[in-house]
Amino acid sequence: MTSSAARTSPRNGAGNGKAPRNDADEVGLDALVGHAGYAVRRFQIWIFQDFIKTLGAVDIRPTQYSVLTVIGANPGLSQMAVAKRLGIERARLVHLLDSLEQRKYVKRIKSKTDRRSHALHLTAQGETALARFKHLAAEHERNVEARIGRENRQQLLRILADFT
Amino acid sequence: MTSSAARTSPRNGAGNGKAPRNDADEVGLDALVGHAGYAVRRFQIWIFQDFIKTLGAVDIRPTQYSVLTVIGANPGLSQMAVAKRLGIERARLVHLLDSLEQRKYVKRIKSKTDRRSHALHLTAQGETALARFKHLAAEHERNVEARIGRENRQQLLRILADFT
DNA sequence: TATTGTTATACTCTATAACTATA
DNA sequence: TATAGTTATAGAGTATAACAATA
Repeated sequence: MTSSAARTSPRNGAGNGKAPRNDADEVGLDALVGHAGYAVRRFQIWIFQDFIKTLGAVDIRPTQYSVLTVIGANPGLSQMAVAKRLGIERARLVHLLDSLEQRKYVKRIKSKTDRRSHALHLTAQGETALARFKHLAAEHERNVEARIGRENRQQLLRILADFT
Repeated sequence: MTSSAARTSPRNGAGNGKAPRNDADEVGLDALVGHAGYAVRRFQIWIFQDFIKTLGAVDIRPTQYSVLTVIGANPGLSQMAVAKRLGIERARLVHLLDSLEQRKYVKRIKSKTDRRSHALHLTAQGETALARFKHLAAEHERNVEARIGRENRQQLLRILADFT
């Protein structure tokens, strides 16, 4: 929400001497403009908030969605493999899976070949639900497109392709 | 760190029937590829980690840097104004400023005009330190450029300009 | 009444370490 | 000895609510 605030007067610091206004809408950022990290962080906040809102009716957050998607595309995966792939701590994945298993979207099945590990699968209910989630996620993606433009979204995906 | 893992074989799920390999480097993402939010999140993690590492010697994190930069460019700002501008909760800014004040980078000066509020200023030491931080931040920015390319970084800044 | 700074609480996420059962 | 899953703890970060002083 914060990042969608009006952004009309880009800057005012640096060159104008002193005693700046105490008005939030007139605050200059200076060196922050030109920092990729700052822009990316603000955008990431916006995009996650839109995702959470768009999938609010089904109560699915970005990380939960990514876990379901990866399991759906790679049934039988171990917890370690999912954690590694998504860059999630395995300790945290335990709790994420506890929740998804409680909601009957995911099953942990004891592996026959390595009795330490679990093979992860979607339940039938999980498959159905994921289809709906994907539909809503596509709607979210259209929101992104509406916010930054079709061309810009394409370029963004291209630029960041090898971070996925 | 996780996001810099080898990314050679893009996918393998969806079309190949069943019983996929249990090997983390071969896990397909499917629907996750094509989600701007996922790419942006992974990139943001990488970029923040590089920032933290590059400014590790001076022990300054991205949020601390943004607070110092905004105060440096707009001396006399109130806490509310800084919080609003950076999208930080004012409750959280209190603790951030406590830490920066303890380290002698920032002063809280009672406002004469509105005795509820504090006018924020860098100390002389804060000014000197910030100059060094900016130098290191520029080094970080060059790391970003090296990672995604000069052209791509420019485009990214252009695309996300109105989120800053 | 509303706002500024503050304190406090709760929940999410990240980072570790340690434990167990297996390998 | 190393690894998979689990449990626990501590630190950021976010979201709220409430309070005192002041407007």
